[in-house]
Amino acid sequence: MQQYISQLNEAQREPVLQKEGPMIIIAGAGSGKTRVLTLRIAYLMHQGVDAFNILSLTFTNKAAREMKNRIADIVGASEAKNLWMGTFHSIFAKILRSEADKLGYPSNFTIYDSQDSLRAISGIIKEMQLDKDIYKPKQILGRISSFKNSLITVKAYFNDPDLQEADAMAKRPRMGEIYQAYVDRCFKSGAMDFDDLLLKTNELLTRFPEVLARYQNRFRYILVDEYQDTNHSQYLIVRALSDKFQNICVVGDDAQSIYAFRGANINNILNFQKDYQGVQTYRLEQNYRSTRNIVEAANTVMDHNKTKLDKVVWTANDFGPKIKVHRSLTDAEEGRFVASTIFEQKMQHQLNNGHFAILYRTNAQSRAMEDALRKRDIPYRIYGGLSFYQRKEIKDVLCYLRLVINPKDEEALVRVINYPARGIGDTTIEKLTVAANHYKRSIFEIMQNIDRIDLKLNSGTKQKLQDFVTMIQSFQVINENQDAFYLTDHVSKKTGLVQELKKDATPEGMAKIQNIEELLNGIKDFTEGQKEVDGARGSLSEFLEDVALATDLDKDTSDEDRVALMTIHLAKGLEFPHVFVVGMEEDLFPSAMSMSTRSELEEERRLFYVALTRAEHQAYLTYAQSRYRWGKLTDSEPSRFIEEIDGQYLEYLTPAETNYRFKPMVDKDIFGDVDKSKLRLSKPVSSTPPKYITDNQPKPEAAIRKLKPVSSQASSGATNLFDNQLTAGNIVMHERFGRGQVINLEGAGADKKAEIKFEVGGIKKLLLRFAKLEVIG
DNA sequence: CCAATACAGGGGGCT
DNA sequence: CCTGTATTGG
Repeated sequence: MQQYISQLNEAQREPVLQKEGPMIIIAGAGSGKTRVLTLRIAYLMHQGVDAFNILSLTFTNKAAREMKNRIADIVGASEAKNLWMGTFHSIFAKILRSEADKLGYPSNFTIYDSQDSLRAISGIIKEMQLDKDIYKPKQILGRISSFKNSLITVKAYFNDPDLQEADAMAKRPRMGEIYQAYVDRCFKSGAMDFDDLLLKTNELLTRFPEVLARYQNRFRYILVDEYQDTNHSQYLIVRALSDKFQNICVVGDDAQSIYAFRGANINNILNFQKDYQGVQTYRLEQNYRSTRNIVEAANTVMDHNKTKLDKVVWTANDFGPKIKVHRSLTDAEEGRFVASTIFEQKMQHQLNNGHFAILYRTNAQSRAMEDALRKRDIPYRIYGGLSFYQRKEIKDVLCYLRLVINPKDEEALVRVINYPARGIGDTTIEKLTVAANHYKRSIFEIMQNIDRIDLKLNSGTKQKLQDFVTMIQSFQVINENQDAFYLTDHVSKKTGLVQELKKDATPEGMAKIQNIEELLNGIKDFTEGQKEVDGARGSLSEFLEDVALATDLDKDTSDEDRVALMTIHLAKGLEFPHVFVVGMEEDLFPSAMSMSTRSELEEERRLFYVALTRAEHQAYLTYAQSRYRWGKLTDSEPSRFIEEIDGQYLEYLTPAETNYRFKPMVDKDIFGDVDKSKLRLSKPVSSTPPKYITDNQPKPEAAIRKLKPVSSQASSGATNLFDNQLTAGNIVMHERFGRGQVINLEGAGADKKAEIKFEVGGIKKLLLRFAKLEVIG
């Protein structure tokens, strides 16, 4: 333990050593906050705190998983096992499931994603016969979401004349009714949306003091990462839970608050000192990630914001190359610049694709980048956008599965009841919905009793409805006897989904079938992992919950070497040696929608700060003079953010448009001052010793590991002990299965599996990610 | 009453 | 460009 702590600098060490009481860590970009959080938890456990009593809330599940792995390395896997770590949403979804009956929900409640919510709202607006141009579903949903995040229930809404007045002014006097109808509809469907997971947790903790007391006593030590991006609802949960013991440690950086648009309240971090008695404040200001050029340039950007905490980020790193600014004529050309620069840099400096990231403001910008990268044969991976699970064909399968778990789930039902087409059209669904509302039952229940209700349906339609019910019920039987993989395979065939897709012989159609196969693989992995964790069969409902709350980042597809493409929002917390921030244009970044108020513009600026500080060595800012937006070519001006950077940190490439493509983008010796060891070249081309890497520096591998956490090339101190050390022939000891011998290894990274022959129980395939193995020979 | 095709309108970041 | 709605044909 001591050896880990001694590797910290003083500012990092203090918060690790403070065991009790409220504390806030203001952590600048790249200052090693994850390290501090990790060690703080490990040290708590080292001092005898039971893992059971620690709650750690992170921003992504991936971050939680990585931290847990690191902690396991320090204190041991069996100790770390009981830690509660995860996002607000996933942790409280778990708690809500076990307490659901108190709130009148079934414990198998569905979690609606924003697509489901939007469809529900659209349906309500249609049923109420309102004009969807005035009652725009997206805006309505956004408003309901902000109500929920501020704990304004329907009742509270109708008790607040100001709110109603505001909606009346916006020509939406029936807002409250829609809110009511939406809440009713979700409740009737046994469903919670994302905001409900927090809202209902608050309801649980306020309405049931004994429940609150139970969780207060359980979570004696609470840690919250990315505190600047918590909303009011999350804030109240944290306050309530930490109220008894006051052992609350929050970490954040006001300069990186980028989620105000979805209700994050920057005041939560700005006012923390007022909220608790005797708050200790710590500041991590030394940046270990980026060159001095980048750190100082980013600081000059933030100087333009008025609202901020007093903090100076500095670094002892080398100056490094200047930030390169590039202009092109069109977005396509911008893409070509990026692709050819990556190509040349890879050649000249023997870099991997994984050293590069392309960050943009909006997902739509990825297309031009993709085209260019494809032409250069540069492998890439897009993060975010339409996530895998949101794709139509996948969501269709998932909705059938959701119905199996919770037949009341109305959004799932209306989505798949007539897909593939089985002759149940809008009119029939309309009749069913009316009946469901009348009898205050779910549509599925109406369908089950279709013979007892006169809905003026003709007998053919009735039969079709009954067939559908019978089909779902047969799936439910299978679900009781088989694992999720078998069921999903069965469902995709029996419903005719796969058949329907096979009709489409286009490449897109083929891709859809492949996607379903990928889903099946994912479920297979999951069920095996679950078997490993619980000793139970892989439960479908847990899989669905994982899926509903998964981020695209959470999915470790492979450890292939690829350029990363993602929005800046998604890049928060990540780092890359080379970063391209593309589309640096007015109206795009800053976004046209956020230039009306100062605070919105400041948020955009913080977003730019986040983008810049992702870069370890080289940042590029690129913009196009015109680009295709909404199918039309539109002119644009360079972003004001470029000008806001002090000129001394910039190098304008401004090449002659005609031939820039054929020239090297950058001078050969531009990287002369770069410490090659920090780039983690696979084959070092330079023998320059690492000048500025000292003992308390985070290891440079961290950068790569963040992208590919279980990279097979991880060096000493690898996060996953077994990933690298296990070979065929090893004798291993397993917690439950006992002694066994490794027969074979397959897969890589997160999917790496070992085939092990156990003395008792025979041959099993275990995902190394989950398996608790000890190598004994 | 449902399915297939033509056409118009709208498009931000995410759990 | 993609989705949601109007139209027309079965």
